[in-house]
Amino acid sequence: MRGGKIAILDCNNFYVSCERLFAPALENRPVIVLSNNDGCAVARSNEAKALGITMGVPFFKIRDLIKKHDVKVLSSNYALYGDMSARVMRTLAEMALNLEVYSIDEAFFDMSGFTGAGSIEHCKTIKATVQRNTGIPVSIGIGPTKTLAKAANRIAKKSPKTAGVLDLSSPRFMEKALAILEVGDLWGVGSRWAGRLNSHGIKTAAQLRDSNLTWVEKKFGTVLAKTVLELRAIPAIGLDSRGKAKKSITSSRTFAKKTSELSAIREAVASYTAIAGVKLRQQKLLARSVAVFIETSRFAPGQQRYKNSATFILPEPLSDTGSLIRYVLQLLETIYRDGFAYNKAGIMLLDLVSLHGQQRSLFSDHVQIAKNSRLMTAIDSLNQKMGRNTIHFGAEGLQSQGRVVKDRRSPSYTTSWSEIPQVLAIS
DNA sequence: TCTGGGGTCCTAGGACCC
DNA sequence: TCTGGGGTCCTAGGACCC
Repeated sequence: MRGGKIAILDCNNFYVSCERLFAPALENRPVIVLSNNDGCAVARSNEAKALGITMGVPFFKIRDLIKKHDVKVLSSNYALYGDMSARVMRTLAEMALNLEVYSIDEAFFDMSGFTGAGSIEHCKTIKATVQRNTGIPVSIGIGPTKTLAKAANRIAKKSPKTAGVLDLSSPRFMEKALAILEVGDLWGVGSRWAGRLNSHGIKTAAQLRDSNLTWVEKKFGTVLAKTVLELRAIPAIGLDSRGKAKKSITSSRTFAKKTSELSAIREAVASYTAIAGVKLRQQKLLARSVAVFIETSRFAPGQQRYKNSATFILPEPLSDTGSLIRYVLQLLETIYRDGFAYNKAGIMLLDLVSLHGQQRSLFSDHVQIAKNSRLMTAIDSLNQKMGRNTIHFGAEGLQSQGRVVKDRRSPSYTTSWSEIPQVLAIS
């Protein structure tokens, strides 16, 4: 399908923009948002990027820089970001065809009905409407393929001339853009491949596009070969992946404090299982296998490293947290070794299948399954109404909320009744 | 006892994305 | 001292089967 036209909308510095909505004092100054346990910088305002703060840099390495430039530092508030994301996507859905939400802050959509100046105009309207309705600034890139739309978006974000919207459909613009774009800035080319491509003299997007397809496929595999095709305006990554079901659900955390206690790890993985179980049921899925993994720190030179995982194929597809926890805890016993300072654990729900059209095993206990299902529905709805973790399984322990430290978290303005800003009226 | 080739499934690891 | 979390896809190698 040549001659397509695809756009991608991407929220600018999304987490920082969300925080700024409720704290205008954060405007026009460097701001960063940290990962769980305040470990790394996962979002930066333009001012913070200008200071050289890179994506994913550990917080302790930029302490001095932060002090010197008075950078505002926030813990992540995923409830806020998830809620704002939903608002952006709802607004976009009213104006865009074949919307494909790609991540918390990005979505592709179909622009094949628009030509020339019409596409720019339509996307400028979208940009203004999203900004007005949600307060979130966005950029939009347009191109014949997803990869080229992403490239357009990349340039739109950086170049003030574009005013946040760039259409690379015309060959003249395209040639100019690909000649200046570095391969490492392309969607699908990470730092490893960028380095290898550079060593072969391929530095720009245009050079990658014009390289030998067979050679690329042999040296780098089918994934990068698709990128080459997309750069040649030949769609190789479909738009129509809407509503595709998840294949796995993971829940894992780095601990605030290292531990070698089996009991602490049991509580941790039990609570991760509960978190993943909620997602599983929300998506009307069942898991056919479960996995658990534990590991010691990657960054502890000299210390004995241990990491291991185990997978178990369930006797039948499951979604109730109680049963999942039982299997996970049994699995944990098989990989736990005494005497290691563990800093991370996690569980995965795998081989997910749709709840509908599932055949029950001849031997399964239908009465028990129906009971579990009613119980989980009741727990899920209570937790949704009264706040997460109102009711939880005994195996999760009492501190499942306390293991992750977020000292700098903003209030959950949009999702938690108890944290709504209070206004005191004095007459 | 010797032996080939092909298929499938699983796992681990590596690359990428946000 | 302090280094996130949640995904996808591909590939290579081993086990196993016929």
